[in-house]
Amino acid sequence: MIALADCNNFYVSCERVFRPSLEGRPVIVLSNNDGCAVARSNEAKAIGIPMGAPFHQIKRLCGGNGVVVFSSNYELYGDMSRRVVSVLSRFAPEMEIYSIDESFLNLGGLPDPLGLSNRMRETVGKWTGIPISVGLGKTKTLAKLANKLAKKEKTGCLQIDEDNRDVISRVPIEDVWGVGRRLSVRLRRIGLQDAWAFASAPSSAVRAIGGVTLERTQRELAGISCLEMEEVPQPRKNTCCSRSFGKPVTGLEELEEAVANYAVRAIRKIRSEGSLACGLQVFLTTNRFKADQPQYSNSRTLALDEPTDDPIRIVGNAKALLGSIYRKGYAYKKAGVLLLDLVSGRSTQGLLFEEHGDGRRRDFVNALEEVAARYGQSAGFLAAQGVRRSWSMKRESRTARYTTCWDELPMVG
DNA sequence: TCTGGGGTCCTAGGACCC
DNA sequence: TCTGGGGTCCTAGGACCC
Repeated sequence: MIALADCNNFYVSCERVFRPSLEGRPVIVLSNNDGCAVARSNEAKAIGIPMGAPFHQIKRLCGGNGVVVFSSNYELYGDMSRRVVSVLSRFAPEMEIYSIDESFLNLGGLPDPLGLSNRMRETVGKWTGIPISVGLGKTKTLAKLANKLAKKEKTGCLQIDEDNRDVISRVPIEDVWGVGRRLSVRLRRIGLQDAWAFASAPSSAVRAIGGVTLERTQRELAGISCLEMEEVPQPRKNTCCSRSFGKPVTGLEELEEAVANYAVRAIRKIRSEGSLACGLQVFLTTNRFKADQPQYSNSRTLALDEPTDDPIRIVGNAKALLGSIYRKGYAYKKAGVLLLDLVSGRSTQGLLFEEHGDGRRRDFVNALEEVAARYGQSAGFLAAQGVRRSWSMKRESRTARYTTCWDELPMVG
């Protein structure tokens, strides 16, 4: 038996832990740059705020209904997520952390999975303050489905068996995990309106529409496991750091600063995982929502001659790539850096004819990273990252980093 | 004025090889 | 008039997820 434990309205719930007075009130959390609503309390959903709604479109709706609005506080959410995971992990021998607010647990062989799930829910709530819902099923896809229903019908925990026609047929096709907007339209067109109809359709028809991936989803719904638990996360193959700017950026110098900062962040990610990058890509784009303004977007990729995690090399190359795609006269909205074809740092292939990565350079970079980690970003950084950073994103109503920053601990009394 | 960020997998088609 | 068969590798684009 597989359980999916999913935090309810996760980001909103994190904020409420430290502001209990927000219980029962409409609350939303915005994406980076205070762009879109990415988490909504049940009260906010009831008012009719759609998932992903651009904030400027719902500002009046929010104001009129006393909706409390937060910028996102990923440090807080990341830490709360770790807490939830550590509680969940006590309940099952095998567990897969699927996303920041969801984990699969293998309850196979354990007695009374439903009772266990209820205890799990209670404990997480008591120890972390975060409400969760648990879905149970023979496969991951069934557990997902059960979780969806548990949320919708506010039952907390719910188990679905693959032959339970009454329950499964209540789920509309687009609510099936793996069926998105496009596929659900095409499935509905051939008469498959709900999860049960989909599960019992001829597999050839399903395959013709969505290939092997969709056929796997169909089998999973029928109780045949096709998606294994992944206890140890597979090493990442690529990583990306990109941000929209707080204001349109036109000059090359400002773009270089931003790209240097993104490159440094991306490098930190791979260094923390012990990986090296074999390639890198830089992209930039104007604001695609402004149809009346001239549009331009471009990207360029570079294969590195030797896998590296050296920020100085990456930043230098990133600036060169940016320079080659930059065009004057556009108002840029977003840029980003991708590190490609990541390999483990333990087994790297060197160069045939020359030697890179000299020891002094390595020591210098390590010292710099150490300073930044211990004394903060402003204590040590590359000149290329700039000091003014006028392009920085907007985050006007972020709450304190209650659990990860000494200066911002909540005060009692 | 204002529209997020970070991933994965699969497939089709082109370039190239013998 | 007539133009093979069998591969590999890479990339772009489409689909999905949170």
